[in-house]
Amino acid sequence: MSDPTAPNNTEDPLEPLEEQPSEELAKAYDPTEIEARWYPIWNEAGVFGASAADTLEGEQPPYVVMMPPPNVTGTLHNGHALFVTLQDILVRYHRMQGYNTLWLPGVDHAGISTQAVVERELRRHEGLSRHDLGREVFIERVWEWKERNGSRIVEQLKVLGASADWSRERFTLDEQCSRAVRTAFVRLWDEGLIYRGERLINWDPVTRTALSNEEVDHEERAGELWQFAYRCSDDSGEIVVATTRPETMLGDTAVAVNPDDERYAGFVGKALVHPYFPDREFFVIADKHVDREFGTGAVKVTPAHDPNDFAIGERHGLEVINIFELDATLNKNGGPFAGLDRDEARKRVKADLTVRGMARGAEAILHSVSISSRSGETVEPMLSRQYFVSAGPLAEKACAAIDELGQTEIIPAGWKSTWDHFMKNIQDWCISRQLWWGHRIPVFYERAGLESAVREDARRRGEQTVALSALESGADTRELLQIALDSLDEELVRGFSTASIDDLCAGPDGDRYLQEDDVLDTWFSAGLWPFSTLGWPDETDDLRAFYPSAVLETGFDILFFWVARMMMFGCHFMGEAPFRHIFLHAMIRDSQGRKMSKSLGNAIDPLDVIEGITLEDLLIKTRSYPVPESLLPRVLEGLKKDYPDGIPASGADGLRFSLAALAGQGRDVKLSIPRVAGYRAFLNKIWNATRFALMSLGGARPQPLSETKGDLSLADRWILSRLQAASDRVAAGIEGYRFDEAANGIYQFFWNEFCDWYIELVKESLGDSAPEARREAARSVLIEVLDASMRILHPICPFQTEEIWQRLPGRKERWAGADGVDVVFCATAPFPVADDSWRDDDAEREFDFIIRVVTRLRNLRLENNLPPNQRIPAILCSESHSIRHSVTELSDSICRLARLESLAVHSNDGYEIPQQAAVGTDPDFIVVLPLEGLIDLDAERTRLAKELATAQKQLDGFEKKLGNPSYVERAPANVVAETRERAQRCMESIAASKASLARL
RNA sequence: UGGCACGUAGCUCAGUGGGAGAGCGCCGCCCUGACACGGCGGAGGUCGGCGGUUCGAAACCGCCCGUGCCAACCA
Repeated sequence: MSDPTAPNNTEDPLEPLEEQPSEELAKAYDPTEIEARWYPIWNEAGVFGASAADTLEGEQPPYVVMMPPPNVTGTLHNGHALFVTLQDILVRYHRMQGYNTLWLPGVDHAGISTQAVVERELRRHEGLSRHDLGREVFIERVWEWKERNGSRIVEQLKVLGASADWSRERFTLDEQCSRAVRTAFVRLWDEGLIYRGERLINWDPVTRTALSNEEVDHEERAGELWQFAYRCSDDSGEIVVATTRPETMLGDTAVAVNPDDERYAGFVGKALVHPYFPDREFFVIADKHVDREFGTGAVKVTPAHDPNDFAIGERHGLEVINIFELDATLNKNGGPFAGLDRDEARKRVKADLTVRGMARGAEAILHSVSISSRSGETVEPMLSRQYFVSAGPLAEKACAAIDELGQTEIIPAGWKSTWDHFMKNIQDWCISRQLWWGHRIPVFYERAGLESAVREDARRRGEQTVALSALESGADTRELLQIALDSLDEELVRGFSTASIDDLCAGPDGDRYLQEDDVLDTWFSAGLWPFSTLGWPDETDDLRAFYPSAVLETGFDILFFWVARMMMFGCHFMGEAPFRHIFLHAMIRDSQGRKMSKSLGNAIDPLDVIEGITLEDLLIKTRSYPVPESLLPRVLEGLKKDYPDGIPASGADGLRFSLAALAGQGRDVKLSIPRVAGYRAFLNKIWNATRFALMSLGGARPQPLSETKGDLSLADRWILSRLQAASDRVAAGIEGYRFDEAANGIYQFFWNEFCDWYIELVKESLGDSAPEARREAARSVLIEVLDASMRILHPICPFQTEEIWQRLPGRKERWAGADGVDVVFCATAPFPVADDSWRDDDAEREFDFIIRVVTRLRNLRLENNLPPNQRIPAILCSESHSIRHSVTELSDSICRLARLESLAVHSNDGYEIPQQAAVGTDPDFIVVLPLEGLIDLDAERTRLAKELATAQKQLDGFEKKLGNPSYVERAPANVVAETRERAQRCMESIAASKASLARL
């Protein structure tokens, strides 16, 4: 298909395509080859770049999406694939609409995960811990790791086609983001919205750091409610308590009962004996928190290791005894059990109390256990000094932005109530982490100030404090700092921290100043993402042009981790919510609805879907996952059964289309490979339809539609009208975040309308026997529909559409210069806007008749067991002039589609049905196949009887309605009229069927 | 315990007040001029149950059953 009229543009990167036309396309669809080619071409051509100036000068409205930064340790999983697909659809769609589109990408430093990965490597390869290296060297190592591996996830996003502006890529720990973090911290500190305080926090004994509440998962587990007795010190009796954690009794400082509980009325105020610490003050107290029905109705109180007990302790002024080291082994307060791990301690405490005769039985219980989402270990509540953000005032602003200012809308709206519940009950946010990799908390202590504060503290208390002893014994500065921070009042600490942070961070004077050891929660920097990436705190052009963004698209699982924090920080620091829409997509699950996880062995690697994988490799890969031994055989058998031929390569386009089609709102996305294969078949269909079209053009450059408008056939007008509906449907789907609608819209149009009907019909018009004008018109419609279809599909399947679009003759010239843009890509061509002048209701109605006629005829043929190749004559009778007219116009095509020899058209009384004939009825017409000697009488009788029964059932329904006076009276007139009409036509069908039956 | 979803064909789901739909799977026929990753035709559903509102309910309301998610409690 060498095109002699094409300009000989030697700079065109696509020139090879134009040189090897239909032969090239004649090959089967191969996504791998196509997809490797286009991404660098777009990227280098600057297709993905945004320009602040264009918006600030009023030329182009912005459309901005902040990419949720994947973890630097991450490898591509389906969650990434889903968010990239959905966001890229939004971004590409708006880019094609002419918006100044910015999709800002980046990577998260992922504090705990990254540190853990590097520590593991260090241990494995060098047998060292991070403490062996020291903080500075270790952090250097992490940066080295990041330089080596950190771009992997980014490259994988590109494989998916992510059209992000990589020139603006950010890392949460780069200098720009770090400065934003320091600034934000200091402002919040100065405003009193960050404080340092001693609270009961969630301690992860494995990673040895505090966690925020959101980082703790709750899991139902079978446990044991174990009972034991405390003796009264006056030997007047005992009180039995129930617990799931017997070892914490070592930190008990009271037993609480409900004040209204008569059973224990006599005990309140009595002293108890702690079996291991007989000197401990230990009383029975009354507190209404205690549930009389649960357990024994008496609760052991461990203020240091249980949030409720902590609260009780505060109310009653109880002593708080921490019994754990940071790794959850018992400290010296564990008495005889000191040094034991908490699980071992539990066994030993139970055994020992049993020996002492204090055990009082046990019952099984299902209770929820707090698990660290970081390490999977049981979280230990610990009393600890940490930094907190006062979330209340910030949450109020975030809620006001939604409820009062209407700046942001949550979609789907169902999440609003979850949001409200969380935000109204929000707890202060623990932001300090005992890690090294992250934003070190920008709090500095002046040594001189510290020393005087220690002396002041000691003087005030009138005693030799621990800190003072340390100072006097010449402890080094850092040790002194630690001791001082643990023992000084918060006010004193505040007094000598300093706020000239940037200078200090640039080069702190180690002798004079000491910086806080802890780093900030990863989500602190993530919370600043919508503006730290644009240059905040500086008033940059980017910030002015691109804040706030259009939509924040992410999974609902990080609504509170991330979205809420961005809303709070955005409203607080920028004075305006960071996005207009919050769109929350569902979770990806396997085809049975289970969460995908490597340890279940059901995780599908998106790259395997894109590139394909053999069964053999899939099995090898799954064996490397941490699947429990007991499960593994079943998992492998399942894979062999589900993927006997492995997973076929569907390309990024195939995966993207599948994810879009499956992403119905408010539902989990159940990813099934057969389903993906089905959508991949759609892309193959497109490929082949294009091959047909290009072949039919035979190298000719089609005329624009405007030239052929006068020669359009019914089918031409029909498909052009349907095209408008399709572009509307897809646009509405994308704009309404109904990606399934968008995908189905183009799928149905292209396959069921364009391929199944239009292309089949147009073959007639393209043939040698058709008049030249007819052929010209058909070609221009073919190319127009393909062009528009590729542009409609482009946001979902960018690679294949670009490949095909570039090959359509005359396309680039046609769209170059539109909107003053030099368009050379499908990616930057305008998204088709439905044009009402091409809508044609008459054509749609008439063509619908053609579809019904052909379907009826095909049905008749098959039900009468006619050989497929046997050409036979047919007759159509209808009272409707327009049906007769349309059918006559397209009778050649109908003959082809229904494999007829001829098709005669009559009015109902213009034709007498012969004795032996198959008759198909429709409310608007009947079709007849005269089958003298051919008809399968039994088959035809069965068919007619069935047809009759269906029509009769329908008619019964209509007549029942029409026989109901209140229906006729109350239902809208047009509804009643329509029912009457349909009943009438039903009766005619029935009459025709009966007559046919009688004839046989 | 509370909140929110969901329950429609074998499977996955669309359909929010007037004719029960799609994809895959299944059955039958066909390599019909791009496509067997294809074409054509077909079978298959008391729309979870009960009650209510309405001339009319898969859809709206109430209750029940079932499933899932989130949150709280959990001595």
